[in-house]
Amino acid sequence: MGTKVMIAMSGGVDSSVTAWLLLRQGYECVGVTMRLHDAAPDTRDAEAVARRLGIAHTVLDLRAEFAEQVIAPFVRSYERGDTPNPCVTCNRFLKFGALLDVARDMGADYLATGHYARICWTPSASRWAVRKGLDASRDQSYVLAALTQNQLRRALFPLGRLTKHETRRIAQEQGFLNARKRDSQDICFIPNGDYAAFLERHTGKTYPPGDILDRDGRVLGTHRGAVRYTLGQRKGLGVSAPEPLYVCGKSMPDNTVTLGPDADLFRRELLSDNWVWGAIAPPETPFRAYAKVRYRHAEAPADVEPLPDGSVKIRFDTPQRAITAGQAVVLYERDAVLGGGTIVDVI
RNA sequence: UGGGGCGUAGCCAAGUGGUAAGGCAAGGGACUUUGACUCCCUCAUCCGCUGGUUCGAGUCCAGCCGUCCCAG
Repeated sequence: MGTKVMIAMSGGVDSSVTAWLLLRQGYECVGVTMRLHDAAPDTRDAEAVARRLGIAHTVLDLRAEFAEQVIAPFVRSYERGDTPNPCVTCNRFLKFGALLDVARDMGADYLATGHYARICWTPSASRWAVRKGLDASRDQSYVLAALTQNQLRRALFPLGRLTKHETRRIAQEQGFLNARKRDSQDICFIPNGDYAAFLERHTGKTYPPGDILDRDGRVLGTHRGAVRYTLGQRKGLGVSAPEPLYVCGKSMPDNTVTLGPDADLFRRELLSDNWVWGAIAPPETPFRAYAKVRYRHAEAPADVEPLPDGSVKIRFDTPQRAITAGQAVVLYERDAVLGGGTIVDVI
């Protein structure tokens, strides 16, 4: 019996090609499609691809785990006034949490996903590390930064060496029916992108209107519930001014949203906690690194200061736009993820 | 009801006789496995109303309406 791999198959091109690559490398493969929310899951494409590859495929109902591990923290984060990144949470607690557990129970040695990232052993630290995908424009190491050593030990990201173009080409060559399928986007459990409506539906609450203020506290208008606004947001404010205005702050206790010009959004320093360390062991002394404060943010050089309580203060060389509490902050040294945490405060 | 200013799209605003700039907002699209940002496209057959002058008026004239300021 060869090495056994469970592949998380969404039905998209990426996970399909992932399965094909692993099969070709001689792994014993089994495909799994997760049911994460109540919307009827579309398992057809994944099943079709699995059938074509001649591998087993099952559908796993992880709705309860997803609700508890991903949706609940997501909702809490928004109600607190933060802006969460559910994908990071999902990778850490669901895919490489509940799903990895199932994989182990089924006797799989590894769990593979279609992320554009790599995993490398770092001899100098004797640690596993997520590295950026070779296709820089597709790199997804950011959303995998919070995986622990034990999780990384069992993770496989075969797409890390491919470009999206190559992935699609393989899918086409293999005649996968999803070769031209559109990339997914938006939060998976909120397909229409209206997360505020989701929050209201989910909690049964309505988030009351309140004042939109300028920097001096003057009332500029009325907002439609503070959860609808996030730092740096421009659209949907309904306030006209000589220049574009952006959300520069909000207060959940006061139920207010504060607007200002773009220049007001730049900050140099942040405080973060909830760290998981990758290529390096938990640090105790300050060091330099590149930090990324959101998916699609160009990482920027910064001073990193670990604090005694495990939190980390990060000071960028130059101010960064709209650093937002709730988002993940990921530290890099070249291609390697040093660690990832959650932004709790911006100074 | 004495004097002066102003009235152009949802908001701000250019335009002083030749056939309605621009910004903001809004709507749509692109980008994107988070929220955002960004980018692209669209958005006044019409310039408070009614007449008049002119080949031609948002632009000139008259009256009316509205609004703001000063003076009462």
